[in-house]
Amino acid sequence: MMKVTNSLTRSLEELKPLENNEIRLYTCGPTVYNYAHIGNFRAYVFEDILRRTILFNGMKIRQVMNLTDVDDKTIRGANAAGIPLTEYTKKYKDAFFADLETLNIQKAEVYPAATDHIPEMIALVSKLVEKGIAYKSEDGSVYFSVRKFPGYGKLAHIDFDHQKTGARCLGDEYDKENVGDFALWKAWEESDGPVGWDSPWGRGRPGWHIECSAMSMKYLGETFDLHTGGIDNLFPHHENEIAQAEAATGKPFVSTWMHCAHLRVNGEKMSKSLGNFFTLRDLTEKGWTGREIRYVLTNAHYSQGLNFAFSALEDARKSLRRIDECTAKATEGEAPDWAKKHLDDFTAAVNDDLNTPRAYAALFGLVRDTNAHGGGPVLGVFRRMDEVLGVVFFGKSAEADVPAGVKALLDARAAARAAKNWAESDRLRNEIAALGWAVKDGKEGQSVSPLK
RNA sequence: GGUGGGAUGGCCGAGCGGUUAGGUCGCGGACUGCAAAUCCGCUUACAGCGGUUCAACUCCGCUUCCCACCUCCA
Repeated sequence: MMKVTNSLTRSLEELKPLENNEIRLYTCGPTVYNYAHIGNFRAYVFEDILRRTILFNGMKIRQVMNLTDVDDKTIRGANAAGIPLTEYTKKYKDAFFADLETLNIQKAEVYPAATDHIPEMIALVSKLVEKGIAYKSEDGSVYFSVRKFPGYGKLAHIDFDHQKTGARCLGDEYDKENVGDFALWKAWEESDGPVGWDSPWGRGRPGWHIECSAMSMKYLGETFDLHTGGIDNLFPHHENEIAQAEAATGKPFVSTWMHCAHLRVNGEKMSKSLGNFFTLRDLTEKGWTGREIRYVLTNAHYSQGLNFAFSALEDARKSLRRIDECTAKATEGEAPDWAKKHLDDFTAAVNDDLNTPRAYAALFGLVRDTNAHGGGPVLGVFRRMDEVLGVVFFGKSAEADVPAGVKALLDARAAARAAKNWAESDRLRNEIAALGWAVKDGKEGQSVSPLK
């Protein structure tokens, strides 16, 4: 039985499909105005672990991840570059998908882009206007009136009667009836340039939140199982999604919400001014692999802040090498009881609110026992664990063919060793290392593997 | 001011009212021609002050410090 913490109720609950043994999951995706950074990927990796754990438990899944390809930042970027919005965002959409592969993140079933769903959004806004929950302002924007939706604040658990007007709340939004009201549709303005769509309220573009309500309901239904994102999305984004959807349909929008915490880098918030801001590409260019990065991102509980440091990447590299050494001597076959025990621990861990650190502890328990047994038919157990972790077999250095030159040196070294000519043996080991191969002497002679 | 999450051994990071987290690093040992890998052992930590309890890192209170959100940053 899989349990997760529901942000809506703030309690641990069983996650089970509303219907058809299928979890319908909506995950807030990237705004494609730049390369995504590792903080973004902490969220996407968390969602990947969630997805995989659902599948691990024998449930089916239908996952939708949106691509926000129209907003202030994308418009600004496109207009600054003097190219159409679609051309500008295409580059970052492509980069995003490449990055998902780098991190071994499974594909969602649908990746709807906001700009492909303007009619659906207009329809939803129209419905809210008809119901009298939304209103048009003088400049042609449409706002959602939070006062007209009694449940407003139920996700964030905010009591709006006792809030200070937020410091970040700009004072220049005269058109709103209430400071809490948010835009469903934004009237065209000069800085939008060529970006805009016609609507019943004039030319403009959708507000940020409306795309998620419109697209999630289109692909998953008016009520669905699960919706996730980073903790910063909880308010206002997700709160507003609920308001838009439930005000329009009169039905519950989502039964379970999950949010992951932020990551810090070297103990500090990631920011460009601190020089600790990294995209995934920044790290791979430094020689870190997606596999190592995935390991670090999954090695803390999703609900807790994660400190991302280069020392953690180094630890990950060594830990993964140890796993590799172990899986190399694991074999196929019926798993022994001592291995099954670790799988049970593993299963209990991931089903307990995706406790990946404990899952890793179970994995390393299997590693230790396998080593102690000098191997064993545990490949199937590793594979089963890796259905969730996606880190054991992913991106392992391929079983590359040993080049003839290296083979010749190995033969020579075997001869030297037979003659107990240790100096020559060591010399040849260094020579082979220079070619990029590591030699180890075991009971059954030499073995080689590519150096990292 | 409101709400939520934290403070665990050199570093990262779980956890629970009494039982080994785990990884990495360090030290010692076994094995090895040496090395690597592997195995065994050790370094026995829970911000501070009170309280509850037979027993608290784990519950309660207070204090200090940190982080996040409070209207468009995962």
